[in-house]
Amino acid sequence: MKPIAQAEGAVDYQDLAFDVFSRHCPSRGTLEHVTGRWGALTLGALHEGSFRFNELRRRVDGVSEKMLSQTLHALERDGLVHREAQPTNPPRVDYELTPLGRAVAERLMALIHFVEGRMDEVLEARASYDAKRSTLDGRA
Amino acid sequence: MKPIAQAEGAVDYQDLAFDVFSRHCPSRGTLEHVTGRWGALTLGALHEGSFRFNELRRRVDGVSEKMLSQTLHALERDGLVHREAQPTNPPRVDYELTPLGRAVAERLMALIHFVEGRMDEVLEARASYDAKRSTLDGRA
DNA sequence: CAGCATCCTGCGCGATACTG
DNA sequence: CAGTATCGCGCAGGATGCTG
Repeated sequence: MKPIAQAEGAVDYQDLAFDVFSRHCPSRGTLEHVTGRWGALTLGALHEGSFRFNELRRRVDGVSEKMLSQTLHALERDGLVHREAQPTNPPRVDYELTPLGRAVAERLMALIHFVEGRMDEVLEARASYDAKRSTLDGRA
Repeated sequence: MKPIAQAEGAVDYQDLAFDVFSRHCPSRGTLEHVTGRWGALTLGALHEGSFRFNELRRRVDGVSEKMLSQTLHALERDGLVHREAQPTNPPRVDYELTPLGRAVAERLMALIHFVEGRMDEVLEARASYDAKRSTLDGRA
């Protein structure tokens, strides 16, 4: 049993600004939970409603049980996700965004959708970048 | 010499939507470049202007030379960062965002700043979460 | 169904050294 | 200064098995 992600050294945070750019800053950790591979997709999924564990697992294509569990814990600990467990049998647990989580997800989705919408440009850039590279160091 | 990040299997992307939630989607890769640990911070730094390699290295606290190089290549390939090299001696290379990169960074910064601004709430949530946990399984 | 514990592997990434 | 090449460790994270 481990405290999830409590490590990262003992620093007195009281008197330092929450600047992501500096190494030992707690906001950096949270930002990584939010933007991390699974964190981002999980928040994205939850942005559309409340879901049960395995529903989420299906929506976030490719996530393992372990990683989803881990991700949800981190987000819950950060106060972005609320976990509602009913002690029935079989058990039913629902996850949903907290108000803070919703606000974060909002911004995140703006980013995600924007990137999705511009993928053609990205793909084009990639193609021309690769073309340039291959003509440069293509000589055997 | 490797093609940066060209792997991820051969799928015909023409006829599938750019849905981040599905496994083999190119937007997922780009999103990870953007939101990844160093990608996000690099875009953030570049959002404030044009910088040289070692300037960036100093602004993004903790990034290794290797990772910064790698990150910049990925972002350049995705068409988000422009690399301006002058063949002088000593060499001078400037990095700056492309218009597309600026648009992405805009959304990203909205997210980052929001998270930074709410860190007190997050920290509070963490504290109460941890408190609850430790009283539950604290028994030796 | 919801999930924790364990084992094991790959590769992310940091450290170091070398080049133009 | 602005990078590449190489090595090696650590941990992210997948697979598997068990519990309530």
